[in-house]
Amino acid sequence: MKKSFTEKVYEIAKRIPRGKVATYGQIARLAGNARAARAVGMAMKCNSDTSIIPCHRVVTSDGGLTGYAFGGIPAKKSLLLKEGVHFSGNKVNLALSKWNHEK
DNA sequence: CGTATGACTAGCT
DNA sequence: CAGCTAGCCATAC
Repeated sequence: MKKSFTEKVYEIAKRIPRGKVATYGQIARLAGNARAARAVGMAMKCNSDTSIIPCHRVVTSDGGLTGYAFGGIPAKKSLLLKEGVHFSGNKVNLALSKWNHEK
């Protein structure tokens, strides 16, 4: 059985370490399509298991928070803050908290 | 198969 | 810095 792009996205999202965040573009690239950031977002909003898929650790290339089907931006920011992610105003400080999958 | 949608990204004004 | 446009991709109908 061949895994769909969405399935790959879930696998990647699940391995994002606590206290770090990944961008849609980063996940899209790991999933095999660097330009499928939009498809990544779609998978995220379609997810039903925030307990196994930390979609709140997924942000835009600018570190900005988007969507979150379980409380909106405030809930997402709160979760990231609680995990130790560095914030810059209303956005994530990617310089300090961007996930480095190769390390 | 073609159209529509969306939690994106990069570039321009 | 804020707002808008065009391009790209996977999924649903």
